Amino acid sequence: MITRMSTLFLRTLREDPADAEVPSHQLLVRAGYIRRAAPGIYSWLPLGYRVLRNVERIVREEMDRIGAQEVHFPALLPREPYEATGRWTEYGENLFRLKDRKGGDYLLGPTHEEMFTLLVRDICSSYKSLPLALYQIQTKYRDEARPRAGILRGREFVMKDSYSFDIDDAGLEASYQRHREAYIRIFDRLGLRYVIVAAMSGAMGGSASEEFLADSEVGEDTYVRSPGGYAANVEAVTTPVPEVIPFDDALPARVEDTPDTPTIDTLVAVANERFPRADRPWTAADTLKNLVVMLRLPDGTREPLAIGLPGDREVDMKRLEAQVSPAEIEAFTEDDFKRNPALVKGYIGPGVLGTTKASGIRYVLDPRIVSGTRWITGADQHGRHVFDLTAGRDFDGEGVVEAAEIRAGDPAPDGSGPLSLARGIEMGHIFQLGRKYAEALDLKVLDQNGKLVTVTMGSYGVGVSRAVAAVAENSHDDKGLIWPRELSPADVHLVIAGKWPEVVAAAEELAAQLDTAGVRVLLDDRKASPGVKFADAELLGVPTILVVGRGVAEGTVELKDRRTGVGNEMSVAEAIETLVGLTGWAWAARLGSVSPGRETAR
RNA sequence: CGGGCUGUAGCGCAGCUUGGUAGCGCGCCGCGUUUGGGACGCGGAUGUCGCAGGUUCAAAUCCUGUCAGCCCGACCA
Repeated sequence: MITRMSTLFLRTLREDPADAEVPSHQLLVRAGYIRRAAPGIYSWLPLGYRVLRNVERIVREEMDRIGAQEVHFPALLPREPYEATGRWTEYGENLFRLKDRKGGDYLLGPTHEEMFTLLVRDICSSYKSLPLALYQIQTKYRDEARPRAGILRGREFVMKDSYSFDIDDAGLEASYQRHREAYIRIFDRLGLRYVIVAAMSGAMGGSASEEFLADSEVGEDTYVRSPGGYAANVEAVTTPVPEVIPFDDALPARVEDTPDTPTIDTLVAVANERFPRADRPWTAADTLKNLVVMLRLPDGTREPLAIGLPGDREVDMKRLEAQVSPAEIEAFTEDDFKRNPALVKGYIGPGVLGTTKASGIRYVLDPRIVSGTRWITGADQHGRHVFDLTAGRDFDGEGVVEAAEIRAGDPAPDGSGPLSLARGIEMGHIFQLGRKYAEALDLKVLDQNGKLVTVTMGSYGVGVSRAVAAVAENSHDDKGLIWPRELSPADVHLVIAGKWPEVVAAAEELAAQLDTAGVRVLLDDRKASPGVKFADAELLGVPTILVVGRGVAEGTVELKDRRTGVGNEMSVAEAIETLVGLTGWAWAARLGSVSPGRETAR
């Protein structure tokens, strides 16, 4: 195929659009791949749409390879199935809802677990139909509170979602592993630098879950890894639980006056001044900080929750929300304090929370607060704190919560060394859902013994439109985009550098030959100065740039690598041979006849 | 939802303090010169100054309200 830039529906921009902050957004708009249509909603222009379809093609090929079957659901869905699983409520504000002319409730699908489950229930009634894996590539809708970074986080986006159906847990595990391997192949082919991390299952429900995060500064997810190979989303990191300490010889708890100590810093200072320890000074880690937040449940009710954690740790709201999902966290307001007079702001302690339960508020503890640990903490009276309050003897929580921030250097939960932190873009997420949806929607099949059993499910997603942005984010320089060969809107960007008829004729001839050889050519046949053409070629990011200029008189052209910027003079014949060689494997992959077979070191 | 910034031509912006003819650069159209790194000359087209109300002889400019966008904090592919 030859694409002529003289007639291509394209406008490149010299300057970054004012509303774009991250490189992928700036470059995709500047290069004329996408245009904003509404907040978080983008139109795909010809070159951009090609890249998007290339991602779709890779995803399709790899899903088909593991035997998943493609279907296509509507984006416009009825309320009832989502009511049955509770997600009509749980999804809250993020759901696009609408009514038909009769007043019936509809929604624009944010994800399709319900619809797949119902379809399989309609069609499958025997274990002989399983295992089964279905997928679709679909436009999804989520009314995000804050769409961001162009296509990286839109309110309308394209996602591949697939679902596995198995008769038992071993089958689910096998389906999950097949998807995991397919995802590795997909993200390898996309050319992404990525990491697979343990994840929280979040609003989807279910148990085992991993995320594929593209390595990126602009990513919204923070993840950790250890030298020993542990990797997890920061939301899913668990804290190693310290040894329980016997408290037979522990000092009795005592209340002391600690005036003007509403914060941890002031408390530590006063404790060292007035009640110094013999062996070492008090630090923030000796204090127990008690924080109260409001949970907003999906049905709109509010419920207070108190969290006890070491004073040297901040609460990580994302981690906390992941723990209490689908509830959301709101601040505990002055009004809330008035309604709970037992809580003395700045001096809240386990006294009213854990021991006497005078407050009536649920109290959960950081995993570090094990039996026998001794703390300085609030005495529930203004200006007073308790010393040597001992966990397990003087107070207990009603559960453990992983809400404390994770810091670089914290130990990995599996003992594989200190954690380091990095950021990533969530590209894929695989879950072992289990039976939550099958139960809610009554998906059962007959097993070999003629007995009805509930099917167990997996749910798997790839952000297809997001992948375009993530690859752009992963692969660009200050001049523009640099596409991996399989995603590029063309195999070669042929720049006609010169207006002389013999140059133009030679370039046209060369483009035709390349086309015949199966090379997709983006031909810059515009009447523009060479500088403009070179700049656009670099902005658009086709990985190989072929320059036809004066040299054709001597039979030479220049073949440039977009990534390295290195150019080589060669004969026309050599250029054709090189290009066919460069793009041949991609064509073979496109036709499904070879596996790229690449192993990415992670 | 809270905090900050911003809405003027396709894109990037000035003008607003101190009210009076709507401007600049890029892009676009025409003619000519130019052609291996964002050329040049001459001539041109393009605006609901976010929206609504108010003050005023007169509002892009002042006042009130409202909407939208971007960024930062709490959600997800």
